[in-house]
Amino acid sequence: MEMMGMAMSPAMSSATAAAASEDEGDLRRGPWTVEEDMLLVDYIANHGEGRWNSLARCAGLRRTGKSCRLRWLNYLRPDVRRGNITADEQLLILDLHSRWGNRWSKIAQYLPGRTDNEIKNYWRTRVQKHAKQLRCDVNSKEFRDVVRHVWMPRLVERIQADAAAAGEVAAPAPVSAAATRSMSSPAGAMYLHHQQIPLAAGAMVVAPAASSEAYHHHGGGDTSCSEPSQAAVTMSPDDASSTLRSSAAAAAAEDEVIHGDVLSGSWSELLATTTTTIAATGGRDGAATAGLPDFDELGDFEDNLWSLEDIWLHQQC
DNA sequence: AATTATGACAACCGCCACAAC
DNA sequence: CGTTGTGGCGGTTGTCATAAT
Repeated sequence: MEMMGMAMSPAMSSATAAAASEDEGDLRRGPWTVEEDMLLVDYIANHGEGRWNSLARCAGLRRTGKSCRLRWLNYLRPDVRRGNITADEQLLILDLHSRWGNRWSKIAQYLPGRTDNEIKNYWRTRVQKHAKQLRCDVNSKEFRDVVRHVWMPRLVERIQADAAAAGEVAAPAPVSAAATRSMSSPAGAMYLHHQQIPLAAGAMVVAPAASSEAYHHHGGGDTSCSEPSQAAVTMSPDDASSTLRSSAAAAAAEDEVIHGDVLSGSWSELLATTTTTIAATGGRDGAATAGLPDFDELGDFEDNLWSLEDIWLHQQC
């Protein structure tokens, strides 16, 4: 899987790429070759990015500017992260998607190093698959509720368990600073931090550099909002951790404004409920005894063919 | 062992917004 | 004002590896 990011991928596909393109005017299409990657990286290293059409020409690439831009942003950029989406990243994706829907680029801004394309792929391959297994539409209220009340609490539980296993948390407890510190990604740390913020917290939102501007969400429409500062995207992970944490707080506040009572309860309430249950029933197994299905990160859920009825039944136990 | 199905990732396409002319 | 070029976004398709049959 990580191999996909290695040099073998372009190399192996050069033949098909050439076959697919050589006759299309003088523009190449399809998978990139190692040579093309090197041309693009070298050129950007020397001249910077932007003006993609002229960049493509000047770099000697027989590609469209769009193709160059996409290749750079999604693959060649030095700070891009690929590979396993961690539990905390999943949690953040699920949360932000519940707020904003398919606004991948906006969601990606809160996951340092992750691209909108990768998040979109994650959603389509993993999340939609789960919805399919539950025989409900991924956009249905039923599925959203399952995500919110079942899947996400399980992710929180797993994150905490992992933190505990790492020796940073002595006892099962509501999300702690230690757990936050132990999160495997800046995004995750940010997320749990975000959960710690009382969500009455519209009042206590830190106005962050990356999101001090208000997002203007126009009802159900997908009208674009003002862009957060590029700093959020290009800063180092450490910086991003703190800045984006604040951004998430702002996002949470925005959520309060946008959705109001549309989404009953807040994430902090959900988290509190879940963690209280876990603590009261003794940690890792607590959620199970509380009746939550055994959602596990990534693949394990595939083995649990829960029907919606099962889930509701469990939830009501 | 060969074939088919599926998953994961990469890339393209069409549309839109915006700025420059 | 309209036109054009550019960049960004989300949806979709293509490609390859691996699992399942």
